[in-house]
Amino acid sequence: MDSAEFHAAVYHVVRQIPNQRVTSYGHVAKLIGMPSYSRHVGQALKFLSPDVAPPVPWQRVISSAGTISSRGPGTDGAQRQRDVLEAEGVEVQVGRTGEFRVDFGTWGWFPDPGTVDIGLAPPEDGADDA
DNA sequence: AACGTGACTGCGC
DNA sequence: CGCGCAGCCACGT
Repeated sequence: MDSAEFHAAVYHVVRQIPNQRVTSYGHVAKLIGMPSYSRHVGQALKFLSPDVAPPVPWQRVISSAGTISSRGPGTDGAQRQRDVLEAEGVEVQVGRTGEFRVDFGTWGWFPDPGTVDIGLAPPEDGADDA
């Protein structure tokens, strides 16, 4: 799978995250069959434009620790993400160090790989494409 | 080609 | 739970 397909798969999966549920970059990577590409899931979401259709609920993807990635000091990305999540009814708590946290026990969405449509042919081991 | 970077993870303390 | 460290992979310099 090339970069474009990877991005497409990521968006396809993220669009299936139910309302008021969140998952992690790493889990999205697992769902599309590339468990070591968690960082690239973040990259794919970064490339999103706000006017894509149908919309990609990027706000429902956070870190495996259940925290909203800060994107670096001086940026407001994490703050905006929290606002959108709370707007759809997800409870976001603020930790001592100011980081935003979502309780996976309540809001987490972690379906098994294979039970979610990734919009592409599943990765094949050594086999040539059909 | 080497080096640094990033919307990441898992593990140990 | 918070922090630091090593492993991870594609990309820009």
